[in-house]
Amino acid sequence: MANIREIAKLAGVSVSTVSRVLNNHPYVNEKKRAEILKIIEEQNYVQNSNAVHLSTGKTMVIGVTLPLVNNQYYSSIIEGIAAEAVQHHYKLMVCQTNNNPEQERSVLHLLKNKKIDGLIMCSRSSSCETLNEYAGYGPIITCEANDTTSVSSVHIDHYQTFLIGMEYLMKKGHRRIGYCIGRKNSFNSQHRKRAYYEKLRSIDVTPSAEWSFEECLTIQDGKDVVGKLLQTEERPTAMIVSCNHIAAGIIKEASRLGISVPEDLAVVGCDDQPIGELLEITTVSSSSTLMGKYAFEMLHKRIWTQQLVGKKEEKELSPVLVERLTT
Amino acid sequence: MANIREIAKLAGVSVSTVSRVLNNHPYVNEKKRAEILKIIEEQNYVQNSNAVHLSTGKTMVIGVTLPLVNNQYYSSIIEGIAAEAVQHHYKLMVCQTNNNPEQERSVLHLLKNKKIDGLIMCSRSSSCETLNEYAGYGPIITCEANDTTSVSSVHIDHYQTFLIGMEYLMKKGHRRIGYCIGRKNSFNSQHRKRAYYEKLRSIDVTPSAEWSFEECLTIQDGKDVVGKLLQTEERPTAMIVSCNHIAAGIIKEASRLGISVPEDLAVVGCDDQPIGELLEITTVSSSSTLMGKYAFEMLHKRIWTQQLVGKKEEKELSPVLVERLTT
DNA sequence: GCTTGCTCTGAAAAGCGTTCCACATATTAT
DNA sequence: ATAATATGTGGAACGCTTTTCAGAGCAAGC
Repeated sequence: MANIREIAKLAGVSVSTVSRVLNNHPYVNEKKRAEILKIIEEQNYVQNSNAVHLSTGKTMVIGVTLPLVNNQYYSSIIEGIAAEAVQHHYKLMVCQTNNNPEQERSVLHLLKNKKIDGLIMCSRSSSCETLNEYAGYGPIITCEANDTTSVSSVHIDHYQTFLIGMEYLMKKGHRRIGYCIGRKNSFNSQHRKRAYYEKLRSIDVTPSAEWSFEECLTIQDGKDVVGKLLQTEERPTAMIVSCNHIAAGIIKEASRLGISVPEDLAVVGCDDQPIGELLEITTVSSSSTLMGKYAFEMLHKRIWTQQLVGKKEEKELSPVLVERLTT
Repeated sequence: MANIREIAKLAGVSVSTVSRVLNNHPYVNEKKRAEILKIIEEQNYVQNSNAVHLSTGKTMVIGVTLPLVNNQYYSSIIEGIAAEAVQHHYKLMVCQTNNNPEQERSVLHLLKNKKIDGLIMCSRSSSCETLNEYAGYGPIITCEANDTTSVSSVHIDHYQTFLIGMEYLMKKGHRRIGYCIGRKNSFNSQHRKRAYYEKLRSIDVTPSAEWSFEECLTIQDGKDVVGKLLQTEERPTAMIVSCNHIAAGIIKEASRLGISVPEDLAVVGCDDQPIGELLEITTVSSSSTLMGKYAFEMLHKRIWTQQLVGKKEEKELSPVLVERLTT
C-alpha cells in the first residue's frame, strides 16, 4: 500500500504538506488540500499507525489490568473506562493478570516500551517498589487504594463500606457476625478488616477465627463457606461479604441446605453487581462504572499534563446502603 | 532513554549485532553477547516497541470487538481468547462497539492501519461488503456464523440450540411456546427463529406474534417481557430465551407478579452463564470460553499462514441440554 | 591444495510519518 | 512606505529497529 511519500509525489507536493492535510493543520491552500485528499482517496491510503506512534511518541492506547476478565465487578469498571476512552479516541488494551505479579510486570513493561500511554490497574499484586519504578515511564492509576508515593488512585472507601454494613447488621441486633473477603492481604482487604474488628470491639464481641473467610473469589467459594459455617461451634447469625457473587453463592447453598436467609443467616454484600438486585441481596453499593470513569479522567489528565508527574492524587467513592431481602 | 545506537556505541559494536542479541539470533560471539547484555542492563534499555512494529510490520496485538463489555456471555468469550493469547504472547485490544456499525468500522480500520495483527468479532453489525473489504488487510474471525466469502467463523449452532430447546419443551407437553432473542436480524437470530418456526409447524401450532420478543438485551428487558405476557390473549406456557440473564429477568419478574415457574411458565435459557446455575435455569448450553479459545487458535493460524488468505473456514460448537428447575 | 560451508560482523537500506526551520508571498497595521 | 504579521510550502532531521547483503576468517572435506 502507498505511503506518504508516494502520495506527495502523485500530488506534486512535499510530504510535509501531505502530513499537514492528514493532521488538519491550517496553512494549506484549500485547492491543494482538496487535490491531496482526492489522491489519498484514490490510492486508498491510510497512515501506518506504527510510524505515527514512533514519530509522536504516543499510541493513544491505554492499558487496563484486571485479575480476571470474566467478573462483573471488573467488567463494570471497564465499562466505565471504555465509555470515557471512546470519547477521547483512546483504545483499551485489556490484560488479564490472574493476580500474578509476573504477568502484571509484563503489562507495566508496556509502559516502558511505549506500547501504551498510561495504565489503569483495577487490581494489583505488584509491590510498591515495582509500581513506583514503572510510574517513571508513564502515568498509572490504581482502582484500589495504594501506599506508593507516586501512583494515584480512584477507589471505593472499603473501610466505610464495611463500617456501614457492620453498623446496619448490629442495629438489626446481630452480634455474631462473620466476614468474607477476596485476597487476604490486599489494601482493600486490610481496610475492610479494620472496620470489621473495630466495630465488633465496640460491642465487646471477640470475633472467632471461624467467622472469617478469606481468598473467596468465585461463586463456588461462596458455596463452600456455608459448608464450613455448619461445622462452626458458634455459628454467626450474619455475614458481611465483599462481593455479591460470593454472597450469591452463600445464599444459594444456604437455601439448598435448609438454612433460611435472612432468618438463620443474614447476608450483606458490598458492590453493585446486577446479581445483587436479581437475588435481592442487601448491599453496600458503590458504582464501579463510575470508578472506571473517574480513573480514565484522572489518567487522561495526567497523560496531557507533565507537571503532574509524581504528584499523587486520590479520589474516594462513598458507598450507600441498599436494603433488600437478605437481612 | 537510550536507544539501540547508543548501546552499540557503548559496546563498540554495530547496531546489527545489538539487534541480534536482542532477538536471540545465533551467530553472535558469546563474549560479545554477554558484554552487550551487561550494557543493556546498565543502561536500563528496552526496545521501543513502536519502532519494532514499524520495522517488522507486526504488533502482536489482536483486536476483539463486542457490543458491550459488561456482559457475561462476551466476558466468557474474552476469557477464552485471553487465555490462549497470553500463551502466544499476544495482547488484546478490547473494543466496545455498542452494535454500532460506525464504531465497528473504526475497529476494522485498525487492521488497515496496522495497529492490530488480526481481529475477532464476538458480534458484528457491519455489512458483508465491509467485512470482505477489510478482510484484505488482515485475518478476521467472527464468533457468529456469517455469510461472507472470506471471513472465517467459530460459532455456536444456534439452530441446533433452539431445536433442542423446542423439542424438550414439546416433549414436556408445551404447545404455546414463545421466544425471546437479542438483535432482530443478526445471523444468530435468524437461525434461532428458523428452528422455532419449524418446530411449531411440526406440531401444527401457528405462533402468535404476541409470543415473540426481540431486541432483548438486558435483565430489565427480560422483566419487561413478563409485563407484556400478562396482556396476551393466549399466554404461552413456555419461553425459550437466547440468554440466561434475560431468562433471569423473566423469572425474577414472574415470581414478583405471582406467576410460578415452571408451573405457569416454563423457561429455557441458551448459554452457560453462571447466573443460569445460580438461578437453576434449564439451559441449552455451549461453552463460550471454548469458543473464544477456538477463535484465537483459528486467528493465530491465519496470522502465520499466508496461504489461508481468503480461504473461509467454519467451526461449529454443538450445544447440550442442562436440565434444571425452570422447566 | 582448493572448495565448500559455517560462524561472525558491519554498512546501509527499508519501514513511515511528524515537525522544526528557513524561506517566500501576501496582507494588515503604523 | 515600511514594518510586522499571517499564510503557505519544502527540505531535512528525527523517532528506532530489523534485515539483507557483502565480506572476512576459519574449519572440514575431497
